[in-house]
Amino acid sequence: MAELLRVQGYAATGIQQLARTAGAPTGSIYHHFKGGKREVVAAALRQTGAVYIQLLPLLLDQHADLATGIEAAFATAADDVGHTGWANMCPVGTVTGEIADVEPELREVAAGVIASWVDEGTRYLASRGLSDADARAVTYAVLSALEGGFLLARGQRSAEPLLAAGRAISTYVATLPVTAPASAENQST
Amino acid sequence: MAELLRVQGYAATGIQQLARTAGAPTGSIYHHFKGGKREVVAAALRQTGAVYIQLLPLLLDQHADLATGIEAAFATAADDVGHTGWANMCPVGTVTGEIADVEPELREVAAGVIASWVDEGTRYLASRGLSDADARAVTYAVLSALEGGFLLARGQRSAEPLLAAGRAISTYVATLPVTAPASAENQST
DNA sequence: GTCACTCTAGAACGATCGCTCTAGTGGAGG
DNA sequence: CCTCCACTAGAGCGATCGTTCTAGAGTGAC
Repeated sequence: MAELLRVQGYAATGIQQLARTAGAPTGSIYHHFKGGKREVVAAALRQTGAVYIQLLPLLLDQHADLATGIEAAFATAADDVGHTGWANMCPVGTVTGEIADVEPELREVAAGVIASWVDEGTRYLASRGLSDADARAVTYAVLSALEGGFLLARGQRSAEPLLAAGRAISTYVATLPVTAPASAENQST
Repeated sequence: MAELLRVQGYAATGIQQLARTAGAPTGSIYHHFKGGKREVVAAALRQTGAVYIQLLPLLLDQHADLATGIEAAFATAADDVGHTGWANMCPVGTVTGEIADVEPELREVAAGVIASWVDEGTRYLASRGLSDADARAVTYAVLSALEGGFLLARGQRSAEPLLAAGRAISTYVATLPVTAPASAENQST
């Protein structure tokens, strides 16, 4: 479901196509999602949002140094994009770009998903020793660079944008002050 | 022409709508663009690409320090996005996200536009004293952060993503070595 | 004037869109 | 057994899509 959105975007993905790949007739879709296409897409975005945020600690916990962890995460993303034939990685990004000025309800759903990423990212980075303000700024910077990097990487069929973006954000993070590392839990000053 | 693409994207923008806003009948469009919608969009992308790259020196020449110039440029972009009611800023980004996996010919056009941005940006930054490799990496990082920042800013209706991204890239650039000021009046030390 | 040609103008075409509607199926409760 | 109801199944609706087609206006050469 999110797969098609990821690759084709909102407008190019039809309800009938969704139904076909789901093995269900169109009628059933409208039975379960009274709101039609918009509601189906909203559900897909929310689900994707919930799944993707779980990757954050998985990718970063394994690196003691935050900056190197971030650069490694971007490198992993670059690898993934390349190995899937430059397919898109994030339906939230694709769909948001397409509908932000044109589908107010979906835009709000996308905004909610992004906001949840920002909250989660800020909390995680604060637990890694960044100030709250820095943690929030870094989260936004990472998300911007990641979404933009995905976009350019797909357009150019090259990992270079993602690698460059990762190096930039990583270098930035390395300049930020880190308070006493709090092993596995939130810092408790 | 590019206006509609910017706001609505590729799939949601119809030939008849393009014709209407251009004041021409559909027949005329097919007379001038035998390739149909694809060719019209390709022309719009190429034109936009040529126009946007001219902004680069306009925005950065006025700052003696490259890092502060980049942060200021992101802040300007954030201002613009806010003042236009969170309208999209870059049709190339919107369209690329939508068609990269689905319209090979247009993807190549978009890739060409982006490549020209990268070339121009690399040349400019090298003239400001960065090594060629750094200049290219910074250009990719700036473009990634900018496109991603636009995306998030539109989705969230907030300038925060762009400002955070700008600060990140700026801080990154400030860590890079700058050789003797190259030519003309571009210098900071 | 006539001819050739470019370009305008928009009706019309088939396909496909999101969505609605009716008919039918399957299983739980009485 | 029958009834009820959630759900399946897909035909059909009007609208709109990208595209093609025909008809005619404008212009320069002869």
